[in-house]
Amino acid sequence: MPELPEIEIVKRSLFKMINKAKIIDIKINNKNLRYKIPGTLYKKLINKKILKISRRSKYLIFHFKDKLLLVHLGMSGKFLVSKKNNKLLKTSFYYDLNILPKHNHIYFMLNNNCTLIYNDVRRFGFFKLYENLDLEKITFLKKLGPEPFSNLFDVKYFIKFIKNRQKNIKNLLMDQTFVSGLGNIYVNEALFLSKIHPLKKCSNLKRNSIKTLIRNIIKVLKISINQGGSSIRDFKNTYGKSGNFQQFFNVYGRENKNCSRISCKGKIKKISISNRSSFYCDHCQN
DNA sequence: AGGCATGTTACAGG
DNA sequence: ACCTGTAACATGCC
Repeated sequence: MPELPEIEIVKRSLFKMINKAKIIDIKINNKNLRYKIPGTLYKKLINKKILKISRRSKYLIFHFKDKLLLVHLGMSGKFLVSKKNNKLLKTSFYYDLNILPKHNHIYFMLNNNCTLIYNDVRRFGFFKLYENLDLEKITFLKKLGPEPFSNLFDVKYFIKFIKNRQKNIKNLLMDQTFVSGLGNIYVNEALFLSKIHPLKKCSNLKRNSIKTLIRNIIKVLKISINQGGSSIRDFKNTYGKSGNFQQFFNVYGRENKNCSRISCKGKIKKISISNRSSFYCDHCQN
């Protein structure tokens, strides 16, 4: 669940459930995530109040007084909130319910009768704790390009960045130093909406295509956030059900299917670009 | 059994 | 320096 919209949904639901809560106990089952969980985590965060939860790109940031906890969910990281009745509440949109307790790596017991659980099957996620450090100084965040929704991500920036670059557009959009928060799904979807072939050399894009592409990146992310948001708002109705965003996929995972554009007779093709699956319509993305 | 998976990083080689 | 492909990380699902 790891691209910008999913992280945004996690952030919003965490905010609703645990913002301003105080951590009263921490249990660490497995320190071996992508990076070792700092041994000081317990000591530093106990009795600390969560002042704010924010997102930068695919990173979540828990704000404490003079401390920041940076979290990346990797490929399979999930936050769950368990209430005192012990029923697991979903705080993000999982597309299945195969959440095994054996992959619960960290428990944060809170003073609001909730326990925040970090569950991560593949353990590519990580936690880093920073003290007395501004957000802008965090190495992981420093190298990130602009947020897709930011004013900084505009045609001018785009054109300047691709000058003298030979990359294909798929890899450019996957490059977090160019624009941050996109991943394989939304890059594929945005390129489809923009009728751009994923292997197109970015420096060959016309100004108008770039404009369209920027607009569609923002559009697909927003639609997804709206869908995820609506599926999470009333989690009882959606508990155990697929996230709504999947129904908006035009190309991702749709190999050999017909193009969803009514007027298009094309088929969705799958190719590998830099070892990642790329899906595109062989007719309208030429 | 082997390939694939929403992410990131390191490395080799062009 | 830039770009691409490959592998690695760990686990589960076709």
